[in-house]
Amino acid sequence: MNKPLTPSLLLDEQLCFALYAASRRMTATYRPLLEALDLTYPQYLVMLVLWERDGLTVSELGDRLQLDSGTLTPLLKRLQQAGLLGRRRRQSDEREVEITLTEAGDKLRERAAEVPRCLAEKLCMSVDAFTRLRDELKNLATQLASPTDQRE
Amino acid sequence: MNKPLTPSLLLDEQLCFALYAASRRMTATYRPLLEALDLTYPQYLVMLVLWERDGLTVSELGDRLQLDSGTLTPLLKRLQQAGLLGRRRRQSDEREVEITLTEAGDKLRERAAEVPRCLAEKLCMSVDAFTRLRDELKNLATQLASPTDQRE
DNA sequence: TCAAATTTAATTGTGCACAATATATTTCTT
DNA sequence: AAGAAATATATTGTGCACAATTAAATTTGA
Repeated sequence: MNKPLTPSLLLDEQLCFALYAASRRMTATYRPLLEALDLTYPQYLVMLVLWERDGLTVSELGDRLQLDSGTLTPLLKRLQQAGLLGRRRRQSDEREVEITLTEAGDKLRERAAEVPRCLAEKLCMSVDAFTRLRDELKNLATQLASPTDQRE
Repeated sequence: MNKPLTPSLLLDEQLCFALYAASRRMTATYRPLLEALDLTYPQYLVMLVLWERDGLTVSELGDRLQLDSGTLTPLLKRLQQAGLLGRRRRQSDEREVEITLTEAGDKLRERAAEVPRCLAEKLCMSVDAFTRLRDELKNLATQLASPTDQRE
């Protein structure tokens, strides 16, 4: 038994690499499913948020997905171009940009319902294992949250 | 108890988002540590591989990290520019490009030894929990490996 | 033997991530 | 009410990821 009390530099022992590789592999698994909806994976995440609650601002979307305007602004412009959402300044506060689904954007939800179903098949995990792993990852992310961005 | 026998479209229930968010958070945690070494996170991964075994080709590196030449070629050129490695065609097979550490690249390993140590602190996980999560992620990645890229 | 198929990197193009900065709007302070 | 500080989004620039294509070297197989 060689437990790494001394943290090692071996790639295969790194949690970070297992996480990075699994995340990219997961995205790659979604890719063909999302291609059918003409969405990239981050675009799909934005749509998930909007399907839950429409009319959010860019920063509210950013809070939810942990992405900043540098990522979201061009992504949202592409979704607008695709006719899935609209962007307009709020009249109550002209600094904010409110994102609202178009009818096409709303309707896409039905076709998207297939996606988690297809993925569940590929995963071959029990609901419990799924839930446990997901929640462990959430805890990990919380643990790694930088002291400068505590939840208020 | 509302177990999602019907896979849901709620962001917080997605394994994929927990994975994606945790992976980005992990990279963000490495960032300040690697900045001190003048490395990005993917560059650090390449260095980990080379510190284990020098003189690999671009595709051998790619096999290890699951990255293709479209990602690796420019990344390796930047590491070469930084003086950490050399790239040259193999004379035994001129198609292959062999990557070898420079003395500076080899020496960086000592300073890099701090990195996993610093991270272990932030994680506050038992060795067992660490190992278990890492191996679960490896299994997940294997499970998601597309049928077209089976291990031979 | 030599043309076709295969293999290896590099190149091109798109779309994230994210830091740093800019711009516009609103709120705070006096 | 005027200027300063704070807030929200957009812009710019760098570096991945990854698909698709290209180019060059090697292997293959009639």
